[in-house]
Amino acid sequence: MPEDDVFLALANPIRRRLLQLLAEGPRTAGDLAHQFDLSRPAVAEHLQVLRRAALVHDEPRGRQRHYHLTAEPLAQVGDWLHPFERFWRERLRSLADVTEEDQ
Amino acid sequence: MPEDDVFLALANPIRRRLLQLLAEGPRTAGDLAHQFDLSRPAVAEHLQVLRRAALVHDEPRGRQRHYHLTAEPLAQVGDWLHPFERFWRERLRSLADVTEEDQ
DNA sequence: TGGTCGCGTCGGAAATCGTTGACATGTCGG
DNA sequence: CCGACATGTCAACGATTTCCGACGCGACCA
Repeated sequence: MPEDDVFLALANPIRRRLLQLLAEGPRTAGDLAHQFDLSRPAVAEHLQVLRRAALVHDEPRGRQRHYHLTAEPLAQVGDWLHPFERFWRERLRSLADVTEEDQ
Repeated sequence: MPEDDVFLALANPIRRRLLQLLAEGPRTAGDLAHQFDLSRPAVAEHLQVLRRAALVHDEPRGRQRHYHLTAEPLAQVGDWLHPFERFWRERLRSLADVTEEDQ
């Protein structure tokens, strides 16, 4: 079940931030590791999880490696989430109909 | 970070199936446990994780307990996922039936 | 009041996951 | 060639998760 890999990859907040960073453009492994105050192997392991879920792919350029986002597997999350949308869409519509009051 | 709780709850395939079952309507704890060939305490633990993420709420009715879906926290997943949608929407543009808005 | 039934929770065992440190591979510059 | 750099990977420890059997609590019924 490749679906499990995607949800498992998204379970970690660091991996979600990695995807958000890669959404802005490709980055090297060292640059990614420098963003978080975390050891380099730790980030490498996180990248391995993302690679196993096919959410990133790496391009060796010279002696450093550029990581790119591959967002297609995220569509599986969207597909899984879609049947649930109507549950909170109803809530948001009723809230929008009232006004923008604080709660 | 309540957001972490939601993604963590969705990381387990059994919990995702629990949410799908509850999307069809409320069910008792025993009925839910009977769906999976799994011990009842194991399912109870999964329900506790879902309760911690505020994805379900329980209604004691007599000596059994009915579980209801509370899908609002799933909107957090939708919000997180939204910025990535354009990445795979471009791939599926041939099948797209909705208008496309760019930035 | 006594006896089930439905559930939750507590202990412990097994599996999984994340982190660190040390080591191996491959690349660039002199 | 030979160091210095960027990176991946492995071994091991600790933390977390997952599962099960056993127990306790409240609700129903005779």
